[in-house]
Amino acid sequence: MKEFEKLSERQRNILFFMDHYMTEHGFPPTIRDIGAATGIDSTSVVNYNLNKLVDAGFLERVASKSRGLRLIKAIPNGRNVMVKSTDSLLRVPHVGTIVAGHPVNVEPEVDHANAVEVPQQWLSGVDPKDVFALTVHGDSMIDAMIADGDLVILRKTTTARNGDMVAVWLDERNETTLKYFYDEGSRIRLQPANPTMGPIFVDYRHCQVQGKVLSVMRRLK
Amino acid sequence: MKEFEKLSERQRNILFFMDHYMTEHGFPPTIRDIGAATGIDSTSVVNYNLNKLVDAGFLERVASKSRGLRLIKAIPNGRNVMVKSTDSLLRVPHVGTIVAGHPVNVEPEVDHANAVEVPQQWLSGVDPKDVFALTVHGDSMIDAMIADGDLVILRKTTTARNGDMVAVWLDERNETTLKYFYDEGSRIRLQPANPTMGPIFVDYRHCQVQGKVLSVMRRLK
DNA sequence: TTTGACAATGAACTTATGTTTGGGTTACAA
DNA sequence: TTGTAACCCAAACATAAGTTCATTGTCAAA
Repeated sequence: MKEFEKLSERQRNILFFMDHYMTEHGFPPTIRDIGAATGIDSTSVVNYNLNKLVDAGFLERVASKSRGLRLIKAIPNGRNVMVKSTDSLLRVPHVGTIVAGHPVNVEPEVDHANAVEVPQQWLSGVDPKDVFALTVHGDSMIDAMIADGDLVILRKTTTARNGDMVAVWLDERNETTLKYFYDEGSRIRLQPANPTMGPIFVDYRHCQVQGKVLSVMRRLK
Repeated sequence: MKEFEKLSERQRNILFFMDHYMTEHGFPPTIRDIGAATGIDSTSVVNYNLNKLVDAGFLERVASKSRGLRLIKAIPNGRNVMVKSTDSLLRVPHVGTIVAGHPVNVEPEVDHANAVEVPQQWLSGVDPKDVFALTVHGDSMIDAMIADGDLVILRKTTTARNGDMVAVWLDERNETTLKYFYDEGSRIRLQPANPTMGPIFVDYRHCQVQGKVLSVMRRLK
């Protein structure tokens, strides 16, 4: 990594030590820890080099917080534990399939065996408690750019904001569908994700939001 | 998890907050942080409960060190279980965007800063070394059921088997596209993922496979 | 040689943060 | 009642740990 080579030896040592210390302890070292490990006996020098590393994009610092350090770039031969531990996998219950003609059951029997692992970053910071997953069955969601077999991650909710992609139950049409949601006052506009297709309009009384779509994941064979 | 249920509500909240704070900041919270987040306004009470959590085997503490905390057990989260996993999450280099009219550069400068984290299960057992990610720009892949902003995970390859979804460079059309690949001997048939659309046929000499699509991930706002 | 940017120093300083103390409440058993 | 255990509280305390500053060394450009 070219960028890495441009750092001073001290700075590289600091990064190595950071990485090592994190794996060892689960939290970042102090300035004095770093100094002791890299042979720098002035905290200000460590501080100076830490700021250099921030400038170079290798670190993040939170001012005036003890151990307010974070590795944000992989380093050669590093274990990158920091980077990885910032993003945990979440086991999201897989509660079934979504098929046109059937409402989605959003109060599922908890079945941990049927769980999907999702990187937390794909949940947009939503409380994991409210998250569930569905597999789309059939081609009924094609106008939402969602194919047969796709996994849809949703947040359980009964309300939506304009622009959200939601799973809605349309009792007039007797189907569940995934569309972008727009409240136009007198009616709800449901816009397909595929821009070549037109919207449908429904009365809000016939439009029950079941969940907000957070992400869609498709696994090819 | 039975052990978890035996904890007091405060103690469970502390664990939830710890977990949340760690993912958010990359380092553990202070006693006062925990207190503020869980409605405990005495540091000694937080301290008391932290020690209880150590006894129960959920935490490790390092005495007299600031933020000397470490979660050592997965926490059930209502019906979701957090998995602190380092090896089932892979960092895949994100090498750019795929846009109609431009070939994909599959020999990228590896920049670990621009990496996406993907659960290993979504890589279908492919050697992680060969995996890279692209963001799709524009609506040119709509016939492949892939929308603007989608993240596509690919395996670097120049060959494909029938039925694979591949990224191909079509020099006659001067574009890169994602299609299902079928070698029909005399020609290559490229089938859009959207079953309502028809295939295109090209000579194999004008069809350069750049990668096989492993999965597609879409993150909604 | 002078200049200036960069790097290093160590001590003083400030504040962030863990620990202790002395005292409370509640529930329950003896 | 008394005692005890588990839990909770506020404030005082001690120290862990980040920041600042005046000064010095290094080295290349002017």
